[in-house]
Amino acid sequence: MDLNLLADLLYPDIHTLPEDMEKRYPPRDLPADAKVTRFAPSPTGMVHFGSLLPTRVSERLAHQSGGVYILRIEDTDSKRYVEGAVENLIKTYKYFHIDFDEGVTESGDKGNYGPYTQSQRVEIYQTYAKELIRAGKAYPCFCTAEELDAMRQAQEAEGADPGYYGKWAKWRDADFESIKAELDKGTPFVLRFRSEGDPEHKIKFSDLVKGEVTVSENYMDHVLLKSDGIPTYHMAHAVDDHLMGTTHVVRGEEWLPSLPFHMQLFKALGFRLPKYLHISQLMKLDENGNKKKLSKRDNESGVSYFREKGFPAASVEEYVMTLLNSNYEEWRTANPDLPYTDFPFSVKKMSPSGCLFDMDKLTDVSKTVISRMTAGDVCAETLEWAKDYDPELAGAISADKDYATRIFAIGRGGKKPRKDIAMWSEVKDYVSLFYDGMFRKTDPWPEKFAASDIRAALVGYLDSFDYADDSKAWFDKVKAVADSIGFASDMKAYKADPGAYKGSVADVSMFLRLAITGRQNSPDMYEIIHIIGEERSRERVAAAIKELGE
RNA sequence: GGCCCGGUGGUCAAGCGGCUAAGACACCGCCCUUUCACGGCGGUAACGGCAGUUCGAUUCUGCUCCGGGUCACCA
Repeated sequence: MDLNLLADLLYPDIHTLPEDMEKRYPPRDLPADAKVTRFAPSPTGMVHFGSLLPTRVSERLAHQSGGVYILRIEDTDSKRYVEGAVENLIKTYKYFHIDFDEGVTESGDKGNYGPYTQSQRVEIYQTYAKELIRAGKAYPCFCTAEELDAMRQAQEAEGADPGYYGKWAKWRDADFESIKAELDKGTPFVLRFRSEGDPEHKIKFSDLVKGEVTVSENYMDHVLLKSDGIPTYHMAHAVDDHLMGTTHVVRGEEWLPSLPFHMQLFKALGFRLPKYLHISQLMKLDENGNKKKLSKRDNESGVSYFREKGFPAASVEEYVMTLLNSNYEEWRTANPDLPYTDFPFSVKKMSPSGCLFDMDKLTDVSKTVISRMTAGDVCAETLEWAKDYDPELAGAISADKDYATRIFAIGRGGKKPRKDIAMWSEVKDYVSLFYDGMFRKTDPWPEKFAASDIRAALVGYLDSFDYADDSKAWFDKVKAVADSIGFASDMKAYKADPGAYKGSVADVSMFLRLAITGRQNSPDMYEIIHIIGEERSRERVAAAIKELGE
């Protein structure tokens, strides 16, 4: 058969040759150890939390080595395309500080190896596909979906492996006339790879994460170009990563089974195989039984969930790093103030096994991250979040940012900062007591004390209260109040003989706290009083007295 | 079902032939303390199973079990 003739017949509009492409996309001028990596999502809408792992890995690999990090859009499946997904994707990764050097951006392509959207690269793929035909390594297949279904059923019936291969590969050895006949009829066709692989033939492959992997040679004649002329993932992967100069392919381990095919394809095309990192997937406990399960399209798996909850990007980043390299936490403890980019990220430290997403851990990491932020930053980030998710809070903060900053400054700084906040959605509850509009008494008066005693304590407090007192003088007065109503002012004495008193200064403090903050637990009361101001603190105590008096 | 990957406490994990088997989160207790939070101290809790190699296996090999992935004109 004249393969040149066949190639022209199949793809008559392609006049370019692989050489043209090689010339258009020359090798990159980079230092020998610089890594070129890429993230290649398909625009299907949701951005999965799990995608932050390979994303960070490839980003670190590139930027730690002085290489290039590319964003490529794999939109070869028009059925799955979701409007606005690309924009959303770019925005989301930007939020999480994933910075691409090259590829698709909000304002068009950046870089010399574009276009970076696969649907715009059809001519390139077909150029190589045509060459494959000329070399006898690819052939058209006119099977319909029904035929393929029937084939699979027949295979199942006789216990054969499902797939297009061997005797089942109906068009693999078709002669020119029959191909021409179908073409003349206008029958749609896909282009298939002509595999010479032998499943009995095992090959060892070294994956940077999984280590030594033993695979069987691929013997399936997989589809290279779909009937609309668009490539499958496999073809696009080979061509794009070759032309873009990708040195390291970071992807989920679900791709491991297709690796033999990719190796074959790269070889057939004369491309050098990149290094691979097949990283394990993030898992999740499933709702009913607590079995392990791949996180799919449930609430927590979408990155947007974390934005809604108000986890700072830095927290998520920090958590992702701890998952990626287990020695990261140790490093962080030793270097609390360095940016994570200073951490010597190592592929060798990556675990080959999958892990479960742990919300408790994220929460803890986030509390620590936030506790180390300045009050000003906390204020700014909370406001940023609240603008989208909590207008009331946003209004309160933006009305007086200095006031809000003073609230966030409580217990901040120093060696043992408070860790009250894990996510911005928790802020409102934390700060509500500082705003009259949001303030409300949430905890009841304790039943074990007589209302008259509580009232007496508050009255005594108000009588002696002097806003100008320093914190020691202030608390001394609280103690004096305790003494005056038969409560112990000395905790040691109280503990030694609780029966001798009605209560202790701790209880008196609690009455005050209830009156001023509306709850039993709060940060330092003296600080709170000096943030909400003399008048307001007096009002609240007075209101409590009134309430108790009735 | 075939093929592939994985398997140390509840979770994430150190370990790389000899250890009382780290650490972090979570949980529990104690201390600090006017509450909470922070911090400090301590505690519960693990090598899936069976063979083999070896003087010795969590570490190496085989089998098995369990978990996951994959078998598309989806990526």
